[in-house]
Amino acid sequence: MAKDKRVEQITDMDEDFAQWFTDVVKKAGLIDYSGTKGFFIVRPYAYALWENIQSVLDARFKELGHENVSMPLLIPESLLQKEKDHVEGFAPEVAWVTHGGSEELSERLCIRPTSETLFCDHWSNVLESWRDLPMLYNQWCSVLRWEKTTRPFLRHREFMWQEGHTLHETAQEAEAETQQMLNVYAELCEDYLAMPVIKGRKTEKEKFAGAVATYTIECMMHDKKALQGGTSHYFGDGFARAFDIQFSDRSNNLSYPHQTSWGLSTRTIGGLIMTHGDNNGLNLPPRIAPTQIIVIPIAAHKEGVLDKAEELVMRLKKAGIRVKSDTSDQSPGWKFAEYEMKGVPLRIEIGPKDIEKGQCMAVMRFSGEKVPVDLSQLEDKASELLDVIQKSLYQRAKDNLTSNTRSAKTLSEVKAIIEGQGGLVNTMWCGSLECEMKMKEDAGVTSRCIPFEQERVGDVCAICEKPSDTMVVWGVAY
RNA sequence: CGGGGUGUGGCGAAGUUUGGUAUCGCGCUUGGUUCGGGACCAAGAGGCCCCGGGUUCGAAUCCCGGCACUCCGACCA
Repeated sequence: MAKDKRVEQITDMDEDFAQWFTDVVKKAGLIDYSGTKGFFIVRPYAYALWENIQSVLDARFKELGHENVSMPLLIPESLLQKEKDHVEGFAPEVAWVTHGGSEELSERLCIRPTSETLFCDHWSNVLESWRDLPMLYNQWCSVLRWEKTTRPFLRHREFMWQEGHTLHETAQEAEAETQQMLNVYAELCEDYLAMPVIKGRKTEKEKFAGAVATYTIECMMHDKKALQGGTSHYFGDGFARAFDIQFSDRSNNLSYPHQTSWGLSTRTIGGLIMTHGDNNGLNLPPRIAPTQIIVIPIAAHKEGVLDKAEELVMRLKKAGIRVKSDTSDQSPGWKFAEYEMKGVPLRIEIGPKDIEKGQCMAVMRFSGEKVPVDLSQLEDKASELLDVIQKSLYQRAKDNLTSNTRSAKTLSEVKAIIEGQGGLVNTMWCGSLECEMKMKEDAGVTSRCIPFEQERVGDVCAICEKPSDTMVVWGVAY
């Protein structure tokens, strides 16, 4: 089985998960380091993954009525200052432009860490009537945050993402938008990336700077740590008031619109790697894989092999499958290892013996399982296997999430679980910041979210023992 | 931002203690043989030894100062 045949350059994930991650990212050709800390080169294979994520999301955004726009890269300091919580949240990590050529600027400009302030400023100029609402905008761009600790995909100083920003006539409508977009992220994760999620609301402590409410999807990585997959924020009319965005409403009064924003970044690719990867490298779900099938000719110099391989590629392409062949003169074994490292979900081997029998061999990346496929059923069988792989990866990740999510009644139980098995822990919680801080201090976990799917795992707060009917999920997060 | 580790052809390392001609393996190029789990033979190409200062007749090696990577904390998406 694949598990035994480790690629020697990849560190064993059970020995050192962080090093494993770095090795995979480099060896699979996803990332290269640049000369500046925290700025990474996203290589073609990783960019292709991002493009697939983009196309899924972009299509959904547009179906739901959103339009793409482009906002400036720079934000004048005065603009950033307008919403108090927002500045305080981001000020420690913004980078500033102070000079244009050799001249010092009269007002310094920050490189956007996120674009709320830019959208708000723009809207304050263009919004007039309730007939202009809703405004449903999205931007694909990169943003910059001066992080202290950086890691490929998980924490870049500059990272690519999309940020959706919307304005609505009513609070209800804005709330609904926030939920709707969270569901779009959840669909991306579950249906395409095969990553099961926990949907929920962030606590006051963990919510976005300036938001009334932040909703999140939380995923579990192979090392049982949590990763936030995407967030969706409801702003109420706080920003609108700070930026003086007003419109004439249906009864001809001046009103403040209600606002949302939501974002998902290339960090999700980090999640994808850490959810499905193994000691042989990446392991991509078919629906998001840049290459779904790699065709490998065996004994390619033998009469008819290359032609046959090419024929298979053409047939699969015609069937709508993203397929490539490798006809280089590397040995077959080398190619097997190479494409396993790159996580190509399905490999098809075609050699003289297969041709004789009118078949090919299909090998599934996630299990190493080999199945002979009759050439007459190639397209159907290939699609079927890709489907099986997609579902299996999801199921395996789901099992990991389920079996590593536990319930606890007291803080010391949480501590014992985290120190023992790790993973996520559900407890009741009174809602106070003090208890949240104490949990962090004593058990080393932060609140991941207040899941929408609540469960009564006790009657009192696990920390202060006051009566409580809210369940929170705790964990160690990336 | 604190603590540890690392930086030598594309990759992985030896050499640094004790200063004296730049080494090895993989990869790469060319030719040939191979081909069902990282093949083999032969010939080649490729290096501001992370950067900047200093000491010295001479620095990959010693001293000072940076930078980057990495792990562990703190902080943050």
